[in-house]
Amino acid sequence: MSRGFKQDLFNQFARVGKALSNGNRLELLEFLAQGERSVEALAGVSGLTVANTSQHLQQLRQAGLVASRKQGLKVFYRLSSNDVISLMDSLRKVAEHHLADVEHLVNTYLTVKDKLEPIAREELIERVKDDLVTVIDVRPAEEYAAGHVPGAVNVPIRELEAYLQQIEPGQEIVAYCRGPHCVLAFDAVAVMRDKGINARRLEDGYPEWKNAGLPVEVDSDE
Amino acid sequence: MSRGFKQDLFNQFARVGKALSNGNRLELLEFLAQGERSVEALAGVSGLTVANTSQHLQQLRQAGLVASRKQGLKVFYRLSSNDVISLMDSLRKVAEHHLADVEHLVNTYLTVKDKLEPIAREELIERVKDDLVTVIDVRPAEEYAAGHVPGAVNVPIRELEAYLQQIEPGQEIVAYCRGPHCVLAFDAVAVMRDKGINARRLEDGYPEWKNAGLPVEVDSDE
DNA sequence: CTAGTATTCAAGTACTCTATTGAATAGTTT
DNA sequence: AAACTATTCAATAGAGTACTTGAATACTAG
Repeated sequence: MSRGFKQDLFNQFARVGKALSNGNRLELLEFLAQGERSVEALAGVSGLTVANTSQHLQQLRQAGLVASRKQGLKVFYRLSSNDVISLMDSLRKVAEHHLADVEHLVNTYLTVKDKLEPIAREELIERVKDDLVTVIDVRPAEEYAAGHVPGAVNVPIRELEAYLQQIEPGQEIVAYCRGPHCVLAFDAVAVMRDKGINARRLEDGYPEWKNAGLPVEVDSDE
Repeated sequence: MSRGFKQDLFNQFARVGKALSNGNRLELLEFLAQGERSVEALAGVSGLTVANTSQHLQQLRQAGLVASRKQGLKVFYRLSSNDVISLMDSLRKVAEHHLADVEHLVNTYLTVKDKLEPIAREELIERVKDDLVTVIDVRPAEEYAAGHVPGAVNVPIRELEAYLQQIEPGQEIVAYCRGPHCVLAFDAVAVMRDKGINARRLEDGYPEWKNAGLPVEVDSDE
């Protein structure tokens, strides 16, 4: 009995592992870490067909990672709890530490990585309090509206150049987006440094900020 | 480029998820959480053939979860870092919270669960300091020898009855084994309660204790 | 009630994973 | 060198997974 029990139990845990065993599902989870999304929206950002997205979402639900809610025609999915964010973080940490390929990828795509030293959440909070930095949220407007770091200005990548015209010279800028590997913030910092602006990125993104229990601001007209 | 990068990155993370997507591999990881083990030993405890075990271990290695070392004829595998234990913990936590089946399983096999309130590590440390409890390690002798909670007595399940003859009545006993779902400790507590002994189990097991940075004792003659 | 929309279901194909088997390799002992 | 042992490799059958396509469902708006 004891053997059967353990076997059964590990098989249950493996169901969660299975859900995490596909890159597309992990991408869906990352988007869901920012808040509720419809199937259509998720299909859009992931580049999958709607039917395929729906099937992946159902697998995630069966593994207990996401939950859904129907409103009118649309079905909205969300992470079933913050434990899922912690799990994703653990996964990322292990992958980063132990998969040489991940490091290689990051170095290939983000060549100036070393020069973009990230700023920690705690340090950012201090510097914002002392009014030393401007925080910009480089995600698309709709993601920003669904929740963002208090006081952050929404500057989607396309609007970055225009935005930079109007800032005071010498002002330090911190950019963040969807998470520690979201390229938007890397890109933004690279652009700003190019122009001689003192820019850094937050070490991780909005989902982690929210998950850490820090205050968030929501635009209620969404 | 940004899309390709993200896709690639998530596929790398998915490699780790894949490694966690099979119950046998999770069982192997749990054993490895206790320390280095040879392929043969791992095949023994998991009930798999040696060839099959070897192949699973290679998958775990490719995912960066385990590392190996050759000594003479034998190859010893170990977890590649403590991050892996944290990852397993996250996985367990999510599975427990969100999979109804896990709860069902635990309740089916461990019917007296509610009566076996676990004791937390911190509380145990206090009570040991005040000499209020005896700690017993119900794992097999070889696992105990490889590392155990300081001051714990090794009482493999088969020797439990004999051991209980010689304890003072009224003494409180805390049992632990391999982790929060290791049935050995549940069984031991059930047996002792049957005999009217004041027994509880530690909320988790040796791997978690060690991982929490608490002191451990090793029998050097192993 | 009809037309339209968001999502899910069902079936099919190509692909991948698991466990088994027997052979190959690398190291030890005699 | 020959016999032996622990592990790995290679090939295979069977089960499971991913993505596509087209139809079905469930809800809304007219």
